[in-house]
Amino acid sequence: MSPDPSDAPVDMAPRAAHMADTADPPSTPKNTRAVAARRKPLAHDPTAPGTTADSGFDPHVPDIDYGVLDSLVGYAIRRAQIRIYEDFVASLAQWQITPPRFSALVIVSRNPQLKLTDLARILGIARSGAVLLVDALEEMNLVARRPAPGDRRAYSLVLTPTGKRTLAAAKQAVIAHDAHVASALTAPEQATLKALLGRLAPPRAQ
Amino acid sequence: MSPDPSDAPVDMAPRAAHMADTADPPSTPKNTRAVAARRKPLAHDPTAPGTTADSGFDPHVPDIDYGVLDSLVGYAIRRAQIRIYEDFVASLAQWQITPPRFSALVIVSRNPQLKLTDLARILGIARSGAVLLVDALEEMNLVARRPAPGDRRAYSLVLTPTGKRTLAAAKQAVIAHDAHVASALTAPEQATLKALLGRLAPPRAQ
DNA sequence: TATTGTTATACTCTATAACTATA
DNA sequence: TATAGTTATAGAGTATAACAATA
Repeated sequence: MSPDPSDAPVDMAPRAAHMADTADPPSTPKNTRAVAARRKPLAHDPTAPGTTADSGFDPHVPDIDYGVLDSLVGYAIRRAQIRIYEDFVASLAQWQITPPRFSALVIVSRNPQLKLTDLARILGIARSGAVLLVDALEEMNLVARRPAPGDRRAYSLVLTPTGKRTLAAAKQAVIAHDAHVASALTAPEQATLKALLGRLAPPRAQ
Repeated sequence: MSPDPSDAPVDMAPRAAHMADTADPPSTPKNTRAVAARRKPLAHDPTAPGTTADSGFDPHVPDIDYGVLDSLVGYAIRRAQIRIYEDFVASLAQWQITPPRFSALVIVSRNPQLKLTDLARILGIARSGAVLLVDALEEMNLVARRPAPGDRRAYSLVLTPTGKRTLAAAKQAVIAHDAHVASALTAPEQATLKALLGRLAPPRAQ
């Protein structure tokens, strides 16, 4: 259901008092017009006391008739995703890392010589979206654009030293988050769940 | 992962040549300043030939190392959701009905006397978001605001005749979509999947 | 005081289209 | 011609905050 393929909105924490160290050597954007004035990250602070969005999503409000929604596999996934998203965001709020940002950091860390176009295809977003995503990560000093060997049009994406440290910490938080999310299931049940999910939504027969 | 709690973006079809009949009696917004100039629905047409976004999301691109992502229950759900969302949007493009709009129509149809605040709580969104959602559905002539008996501040949401017919047709399309999405699973497997999903993300222990 | 609906504003994420530099 | 990155523009969806009308 939810495109969340994208993910949900919800702002996240400001903070960012961490990672203020090693000014990684600036990337070399010899590609196009001087990388001037890139967007600025977040703004609001959901962790501040008194915030309204207290995460309380009730997947099944009492006395409400959900009709056909209760019979759909797609809606069951949507419900689960809303809950998981809330917990994910809360877990990574202190680093201002959203689901797509986390995915991008992991992919970049594991795949050398990754180009923006590759990242877009892997994440299932448009190239222009990958540019904005990388802009944000670069401004947060987590990722850098390096000249791609053999192709002066492209960049090779790399994690900065700060990016590596931040990813290492965030990864632990995500692993803990995921363990909590699936804590009500046994290991075999978790394996079954992932296997069943992997068999959903086969390509359209046309 | 994806907040998709929200749902994904992706525009949908324009069309809407259908539903041009019975001008349901206008609702009676005696509440606040004259409902003037509500937003206008969609715009672009994804069904038009030549569109770039050809739905091709590959949940596992060859030769790419997904690292920790492959071990997360949350990412498995995200992958499934992206695929499902694409199929859902394609299935309902002709009516310009997105996941949240479909959910709202179903909830309104099954629960008389539903107020905007109720809808927001059920869908897990802010009240202001419910206003925008209902604005769009009202402009599409699918939903109407009626005076709420006993509370002059509130509205009771109802489907218009067009809304009832459109929902009936869209519901059949969604049921077919969901059947396709889960077509690779047996009935018992589908039941198992829904049961396991329902046990995910228990409330934070705090 | 609290609740309902609303508006103003802002932000994330995504998309299409057109453009530059390079292949 | 085709590809990589970019920019401009747009729109859905969501959020917080403040406000009027009503409870």
